[in-house]
Amino acid sequence: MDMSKTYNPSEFEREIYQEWEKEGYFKAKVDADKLPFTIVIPPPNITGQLHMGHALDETLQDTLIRFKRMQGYSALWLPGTDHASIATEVKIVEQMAKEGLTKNDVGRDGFLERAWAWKEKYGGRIIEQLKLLGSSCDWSRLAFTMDERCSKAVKEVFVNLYEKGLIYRGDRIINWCPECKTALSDAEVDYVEEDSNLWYIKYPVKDSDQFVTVATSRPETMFGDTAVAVNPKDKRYKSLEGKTLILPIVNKEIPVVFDDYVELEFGTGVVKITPAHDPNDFEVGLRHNLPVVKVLNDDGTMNEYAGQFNGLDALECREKVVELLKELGLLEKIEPLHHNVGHCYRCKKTVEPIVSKQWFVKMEPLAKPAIEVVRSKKVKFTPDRFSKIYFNWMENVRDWCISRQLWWGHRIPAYYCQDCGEMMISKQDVHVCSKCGGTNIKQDEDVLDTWFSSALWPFSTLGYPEITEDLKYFYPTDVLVTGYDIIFFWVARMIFSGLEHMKRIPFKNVLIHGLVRDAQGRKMSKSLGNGIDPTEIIDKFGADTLRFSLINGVAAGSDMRFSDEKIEGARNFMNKVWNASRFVLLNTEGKQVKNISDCKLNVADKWIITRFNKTVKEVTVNMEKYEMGVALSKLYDFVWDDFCDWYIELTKPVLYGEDADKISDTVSVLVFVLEGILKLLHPFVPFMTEKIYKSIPNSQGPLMLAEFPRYNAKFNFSSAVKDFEPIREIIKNVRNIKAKVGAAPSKKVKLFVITENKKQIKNGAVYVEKLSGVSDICFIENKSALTEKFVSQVIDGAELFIPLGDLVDLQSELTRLKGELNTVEKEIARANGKLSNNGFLEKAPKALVDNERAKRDKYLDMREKLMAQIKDLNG
RNA sequence: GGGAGCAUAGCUCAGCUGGGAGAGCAUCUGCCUUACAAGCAGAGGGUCAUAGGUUCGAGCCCUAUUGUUCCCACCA
Repeated sequence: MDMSKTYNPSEFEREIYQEWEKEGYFKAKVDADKLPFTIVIPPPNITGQLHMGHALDETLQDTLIRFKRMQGYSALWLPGTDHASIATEVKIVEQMAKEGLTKNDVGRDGFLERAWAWKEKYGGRIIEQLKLLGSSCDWSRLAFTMDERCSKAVKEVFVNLYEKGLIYRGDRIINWCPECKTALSDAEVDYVEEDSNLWYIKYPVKDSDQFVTVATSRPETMFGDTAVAVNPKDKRYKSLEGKTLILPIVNKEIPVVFDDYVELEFGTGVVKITPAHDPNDFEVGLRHNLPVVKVLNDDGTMNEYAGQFNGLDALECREKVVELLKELGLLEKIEPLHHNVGHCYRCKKTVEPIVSKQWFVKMEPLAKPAIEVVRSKKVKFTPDRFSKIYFNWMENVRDWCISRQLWWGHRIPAYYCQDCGEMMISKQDVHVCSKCGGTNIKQDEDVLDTWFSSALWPFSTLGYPEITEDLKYFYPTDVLVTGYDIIFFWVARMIFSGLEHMKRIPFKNVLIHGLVRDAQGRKMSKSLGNGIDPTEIIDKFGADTLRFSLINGVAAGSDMRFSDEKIEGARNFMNKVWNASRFVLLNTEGKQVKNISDCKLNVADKWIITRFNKTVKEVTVNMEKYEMGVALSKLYDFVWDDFCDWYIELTKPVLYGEDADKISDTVSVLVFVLEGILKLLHPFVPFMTEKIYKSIPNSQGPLMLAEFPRYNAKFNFSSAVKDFEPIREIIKNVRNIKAKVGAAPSKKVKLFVITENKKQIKNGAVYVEKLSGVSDICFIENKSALTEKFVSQVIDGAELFIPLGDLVDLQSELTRLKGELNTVEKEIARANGKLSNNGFLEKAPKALVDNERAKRDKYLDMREKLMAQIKDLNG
């Protein structure tokens, strides 16, 4: 046996991982004799460092894949990383800024060179961290969203969608980030509540001395106003029909239009219409054929339409405009306004709605089948409630803006002939115009949204558009594990993409987990500085401890708090398993370990084997329902309570005895159960279990490829379990009595028993003696045999008496017995209540009624005995 | 405005298709018993948010209320 005295993971985790990897145990093969089980990893960003969210996500996946691998599936966990277009580009720009360079200084090619270099340098960092966690990914299939294969898939999909009319290019209002200088999809905008103002501005009516007052939160966009709108139902403004207004400062004439979009109650009921800078105004503009006047530059400054304010930052401009309006007497009033303002999800800067030419995916035809597969449970969310969130989004989804004004990413495969203006969409690079034959061709400058390529991840990584053996065998994947925060970004888009391009769902199940929060329940964030670094935990406590603390007892889909106590609890459990294993292995040395079917099993053996067997069943059922938290906590209970605190203690009388046959049998059972425990635990805590398994006699490694235990009907010794219960009852009661009267647990006492189950109890006498400090059990017919003062206890089927001489205080003994009687009376009353209820007798299942009767009888019997004892004490 | 979650022991949370309320931590009392003090044995502690309803039976199902967290949409 090669095990140190305490659990010390740093001694073996690295070595074990290297061994697994070197031997190729992670590699999944296309194997017609096996069923496939596939998970594709949510690809972490190449900019990323492992955080607790990853740790949870990867642990869940690794647990599942290890479980399935042990069950005999050809289990593939396909790893990879995401180029993370905008996130990475921001990093590169930052890096260049330190050298005093900008994107324009180095040019597109120079920039991409740097980006690839960056990817080479840092892209592998998170992969190494995944390995520290124990992730059993098939690294030979490591993918990257911008590798050749995925890029090919992206082009294929783009062209296909374009040809079907599902991708189009057009002028629309998009969310523009002036910091990143790119368009963003709706999902990439975070709304934050902010305090601002509502400015009431007077617009003069042409050829009159009247004014119309509009309320706006963005006075600076007035340079782009091309109309003012009122609701046609609004009686106040009937007179405005056919009127023209003068746009202040600019002194431009703009019309009044009537549109339902305007709400009567808000502001003044008059809205200035700026089609270029507001999504709703844009729609109004379309309906009324209004010109679109863009007043903002890409960097968020005002352009020439702002006249004297040209070049000012929008916010500066706002102040100046308001000032000027005040001077002109056109500012009626200012009201405070609390409203939501969109921010870029990457850089957090305020986004501007801006009209611009962008590429879009038409969502409606794609959304329909994607909704259908979830509704019909072909794709199942766990927990189910997340399907509602999915529907809610899918049913209201708007067209997806997929072009980004960035350089790092998949360049849009659209080519423009500079001679004749022809646009060509092609999988291959285009050098000659298909229309005029000109060779002055320019490719679209923009790249695709990162999520466009991640949407194809479940099949692009398996070879699509080639119909490879991998693709045929491993697709559709089995389960996708991810946090609820990217259901829209990613899960939804994979579902419609899989359906559209593969004609099949991308995965059968979606397992959703929550966020890992800090001990106070706050989100872990850089700005708060409350993030916990998983690699530090691994360093200090081991990957298994981290894994355990992330999974044990956590319900799917809900957020969890991560605390020092959790880590400690996990570490303690590791140590417990470690030491229990040491106990077993130390006692096994030099002993013969047999197959348990060749052993003579005693009640305790049969009890633990039955408990083990039941645990196997429960754990398997829970795992198959993706209830890893429940599965692990059941294992925890079994290992700590049943195996360590009970069974190991029960084996000591035998092991420290002299009967070699019995010792051999007991050792065999110990090894059998321990081995089973290691297998059951392995998916959760792979390192420690693999390490211990090496020392198990006759074990044939590796544990990670061993067969997961199966429920075995032969191991259900129900009558032995029934016989053993009274023994456990007696042990617990004797311990309890000793504690109550203040006798030391080590104090040996005599135990007198009146019972009709003499045989069962005799069978377990040795356990009672060792586990509860009894020197001797005497079976008696009645109490007259007792000469000393004693403490008594009534349990199901027996009366216990412990002579404790001077430790016995008759008064407190009386109170104690009365307390017991009280409890029993309550039980009887409860049972009687049920049994006197005709509804219960008629409608409840018969087994339940019988059970209730049996319980009542038991308690009636106990009551009788208790009353007799109390009477004796009084007399 | 729309939607979802949560409310169970002092704290953090489990609780499967409805059938006698659980764990860990903390607290209290004993124990260094030859695997483990990162441990062992024992104990206390709950009107399962509130009010109704369905049911023979509700922590669990239904309705309403209160508190709380989150998501989506966005009103100039």
